[in-house]
Amino acid sequence: MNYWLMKVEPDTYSIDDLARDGVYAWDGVRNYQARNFMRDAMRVGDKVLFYASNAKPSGVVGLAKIASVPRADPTQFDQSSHYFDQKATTEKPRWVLVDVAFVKKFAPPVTLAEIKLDPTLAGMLLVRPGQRLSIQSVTKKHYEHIVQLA
DNA sequence: GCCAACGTTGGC
DNA sequence: GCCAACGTTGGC
Repeated sequence: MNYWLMKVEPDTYSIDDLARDGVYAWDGVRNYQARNFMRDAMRVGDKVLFYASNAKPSGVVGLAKIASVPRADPTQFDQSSHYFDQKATTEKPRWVLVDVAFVKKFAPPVTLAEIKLDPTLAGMLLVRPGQRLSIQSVTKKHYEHIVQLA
């Protein structure tokens, strides 16, 4: 069992959208480290902290879980997509996605400000200055502590 | 809207 | 393979 934090801006996709849809194909990841997590390390059933970035306030807004094995992200082949990648081919896809399923919405969210103030969470990648990776690995301890704070 | 951090690109 | 330029992220 692995634990993850996955970032998305609320304008792009929100926890309410996920609550409505049930499952979401997490497309648009265009960072190799984040892609490698999805491609190589994620397993169905892994637990996910759903993080809203550029939000008011930013923070963990709920829980989700990994609901599929990785597959090619179709937006890389779609010329009309913002995520189109000229160098990707269907024979050799460059980017993958996984399905993410809704588990729970936090009300209220666990804000970034709270996370920064909590000594138990001091080691989280999220609170490292300049850390922008959109998919991060999270320890079981940190995951469970955030669930407790919610 | 600002700006620091950092990943990617491309010339050499 | 170096590294400067450029683009993006994301908190504030």
